[in-house]
Amino acid sequence: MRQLSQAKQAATLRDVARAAGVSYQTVWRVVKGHPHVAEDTRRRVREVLEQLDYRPHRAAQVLTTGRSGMLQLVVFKGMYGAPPLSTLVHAAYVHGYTMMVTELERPGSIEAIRDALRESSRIVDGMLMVLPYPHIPYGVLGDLCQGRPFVVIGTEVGAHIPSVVIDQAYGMELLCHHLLSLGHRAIAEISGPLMNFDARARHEALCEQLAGAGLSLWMSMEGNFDVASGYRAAKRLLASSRTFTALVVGNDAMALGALRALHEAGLRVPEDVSVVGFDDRPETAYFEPPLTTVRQDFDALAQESVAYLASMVEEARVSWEQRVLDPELVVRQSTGSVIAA
Amino acid sequence: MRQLSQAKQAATLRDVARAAGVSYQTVWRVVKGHPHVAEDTRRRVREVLEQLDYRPHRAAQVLTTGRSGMLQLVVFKGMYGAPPLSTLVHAAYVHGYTMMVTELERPGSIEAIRDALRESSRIVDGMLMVLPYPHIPYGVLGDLCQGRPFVVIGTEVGAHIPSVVIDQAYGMELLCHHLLSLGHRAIAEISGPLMNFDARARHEALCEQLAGAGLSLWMSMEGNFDVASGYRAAKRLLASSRTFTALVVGNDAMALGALRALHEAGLRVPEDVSVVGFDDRPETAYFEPPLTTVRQDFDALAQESVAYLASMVEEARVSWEQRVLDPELVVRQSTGSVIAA
DNA sequence: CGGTATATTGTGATGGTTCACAATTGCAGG
DNA sequence: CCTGCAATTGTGAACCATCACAATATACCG
Repeated sequence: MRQLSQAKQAATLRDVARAAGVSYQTVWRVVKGHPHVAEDTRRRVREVLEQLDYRPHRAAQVLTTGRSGMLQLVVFKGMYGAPPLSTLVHAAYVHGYTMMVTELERPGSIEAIRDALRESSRIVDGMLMVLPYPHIPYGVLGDLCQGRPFVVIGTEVGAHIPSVVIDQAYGMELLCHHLLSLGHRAIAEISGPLMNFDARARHEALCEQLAGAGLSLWMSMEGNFDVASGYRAAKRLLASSRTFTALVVGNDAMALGALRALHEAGLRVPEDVSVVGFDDRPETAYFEPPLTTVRQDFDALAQESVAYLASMVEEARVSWEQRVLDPELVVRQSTGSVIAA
Repeated sequence: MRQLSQAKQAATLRDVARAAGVSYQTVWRVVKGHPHVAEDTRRRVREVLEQLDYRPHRAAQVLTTGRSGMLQLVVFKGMYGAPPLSTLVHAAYVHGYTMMVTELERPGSIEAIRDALRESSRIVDGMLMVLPYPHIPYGVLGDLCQGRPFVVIGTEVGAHIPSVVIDQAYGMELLCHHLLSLGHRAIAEISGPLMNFDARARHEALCEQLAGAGLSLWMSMEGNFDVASGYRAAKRLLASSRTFTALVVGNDAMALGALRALHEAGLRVPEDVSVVGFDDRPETAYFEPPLTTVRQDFDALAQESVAYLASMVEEARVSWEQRVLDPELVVRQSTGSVIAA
């Protein structure tokens, strides 16, 4: 334990001005690179600036300009289905913003969101919210944000709010075509938590697609998107029925758990049962076997949503629309044709 | 595309004061819950406060109080070995802070860090930096931070800066005891990038432990902590030698890739070769087979580092020390005894 | 009823940057 | 030598919460 040098009081525009023998306004012009400053004055001020290591006080800048260059990301702990934080943070960085991340406790009460927004009041230029659960009525969002720009991700297709979503139903359609064309007729499911928009959309699309082919779900279990829940659900599934030939899992993590359970039960993938997931995280290509899945382009989602939010901030055009991205089927080795029974 | 209601100008203390027919000072006292306000005045002000939905302007508060309740997290894109962002963000939340995340491009120049800190100048109470590579001399960190509190994670044991680290050498020691006691003598390695502090510490500890047992590394490959690199490294390893009985992999992700390569080569784990990883992410218990690994307690690391930083901020005691956490061996099914040759 | 103590309310200044505008200087033309 | 114009430099006020202190109003004492 040792003492470090105490924080030296940071220099202000006026400190620099005094040291350089000019007015703060002149210093300001030098800092901002504005014209109408004599060349040698500029040089002198630059020196002092350097010497005193002047850095503008962001809070003061925010106070006067009303712009902070910060976006606030509001997410709930343990909720999946959205891009990784780092992807969102990076997207903000690319657009010239810094991301302030507020991670609230799980349930997601309106109160919690209100507090989070109050806390950041007027120090962020806009809000990006991950709202994958229908806990928050869309109507209150505008009020909560007090007219400041916001974009929601992870919500449902058709939501009447500024949002960017991935069309889960379309992804499931691709998946079902794939499975049906391989001859699968007995299809089981481990869904994500059905309160979750994406999980529900996938589940409903699956039912719909099967119905369209004159089929219905062999059996369905509800997981919570965690690996462990996928494992448990698959165990339960196997305990009651082994006659399905394909297993549709709500995301890749649960699919990993399910694969493990299938292996433990002595079933081979894809010979005995085909397994598919959702997301296409980098690891899924290395599962045993490599997983056929529906790729969510989280990079694009992050880029789109931040770009949208940035445009609302910069053009001060408060208007809404929903941007929909299409997922993509990635066929690997966890799916195969049904061997004639 | 539809128009939303324009942002109504947010109310200030003075707006509320005017509307309630009192001075801004009185309003302030009500907001802060200070005494010396007549009960009915207080009630009236409360009403107006509610009605105008007053929210303090954080920038102004920061300007006057010098405290923002924000911490800045500085990380480099694509660098592993630190807690997930969400864990760090949550730790900050628990300690009453909001995390501003700055994710810089990969190389990590001093300039980039300088800009990042300049950008947030005086609007964050402290900085948490993930510096797993020796690109930044410790000496300049203090200057960069201008005496403001900072804590570094992901750096090396023994670094003379405020930091929290996990003792990788100790983790490797546990692992080696385990492998040696199972009878392994021919041990190969897929290390992380050796520029990375943790990767290097693990690698060196492995060499040292083996040397202590009169052995040396059968062969070593350098990966980059990505799944794909683990796969490639294992492929190369297998191409040149199949006589090792244990494979020590620099992290779990690469271990997944390695497992895949081993399976493709027809080798069984752990019968033909034992595999171990580092990290113990939630998925590793569901690998094929479940992976023996060295658990990094990232939650504890996040908690410790934020707690440390918070204490520096709150007690204004600028002193340094290094806190070292111990990892833990988690034995699963990817390791077994060597069958007599 | 003057005078002190207390409760209540208000004024002024501060923090650091930004912006509109005012003041100064230098120099050419008349 | 003075006016006109541009280039340069400076002043004042604004943003909004905070804090120290000043100014009232009310209560209580002798």
